[in-house]
Amino acid sequence: MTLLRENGGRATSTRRLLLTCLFEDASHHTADQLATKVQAINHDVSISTIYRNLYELERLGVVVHAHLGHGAAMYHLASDTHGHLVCEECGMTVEAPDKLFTGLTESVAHEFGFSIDPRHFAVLGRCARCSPNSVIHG
Amino acid sequence: MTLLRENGGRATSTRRLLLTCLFEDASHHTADQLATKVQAINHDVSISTIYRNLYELERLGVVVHAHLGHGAAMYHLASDTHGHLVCEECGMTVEAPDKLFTGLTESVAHEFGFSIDPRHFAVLGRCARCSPNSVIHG
DNA sequence: TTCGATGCAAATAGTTTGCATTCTA
DNA sequence: TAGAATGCAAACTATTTGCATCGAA
Repeated sequence: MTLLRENGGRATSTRRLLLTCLFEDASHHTADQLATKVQAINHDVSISTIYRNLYELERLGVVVHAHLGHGAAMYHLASDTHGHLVCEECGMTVEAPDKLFTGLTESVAHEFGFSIDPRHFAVLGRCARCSPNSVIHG
Repeated sequence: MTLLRENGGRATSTRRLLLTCLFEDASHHTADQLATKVQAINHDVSISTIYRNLYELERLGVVVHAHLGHGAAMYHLASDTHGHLVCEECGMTVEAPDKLFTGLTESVAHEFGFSIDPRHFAVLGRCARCSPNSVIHG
């Protein structure tokens, strides 16, 4: 909130509520899920306000969003950034430590001068359960 | 077309046209771009028919689509599959050889039992030109 | 008392679907 | 001529925007 005020923003009740929801459950939420949570307390909050506040909070570095395949973007606290592995079949999501991507990051940087951001878009695939080879694992 | 017929499908003029467009320029196209190309010859073709045909062709293994970040999906011939590196800033796309991902694929398989598909969703980042470090390269 | 924040509705992009009609096999 | 394919419009999901109003500083 201090950060908001410092940047010329205003500490409205909706913002307070949204931040509370984000801190209460630090996992991933869609804008819609957050709206529902906020609306449970103040049911006059519109989804556009949620989007506008999420945008503002992201600009201030408080939250980040990631695209986990098809469907809505997921928002979470910026303090807890990581990549994602998402199963295209069942939707299961694994938080992937950044070091998993260091190899790829380096070779892509070398070969293409490209600096990849493994956090903004998930890496899709099949989880052990849904993979065609999963039979060998039981 | 033979494949279509073999699977109980019918060889309509629109399908012929769509396939021609796909083979003529084997790069990436959005459904909308394909529709425009097809409509240049037969302007009564609707976008839904394009989507339905692309879906069918994908089911038969003739085309595949990939998500290159925000925006519309890109369709291309299945004979030419590869991953993609996409610049989040300027949108530039690099076709990434599959071998680039073998390291990541293997470690993810080991650590999470996850078999990743680097082709369906692009890997996002910044190209050399748009990267904050690009100054050192000129 | 100004100017940022909000609610609401409508616009947007990309894609899918319902339904009556058309055309291939 | 049966049933697949199509055109059109409308629905749909996720997100953004215009605008009048409200409220924090």
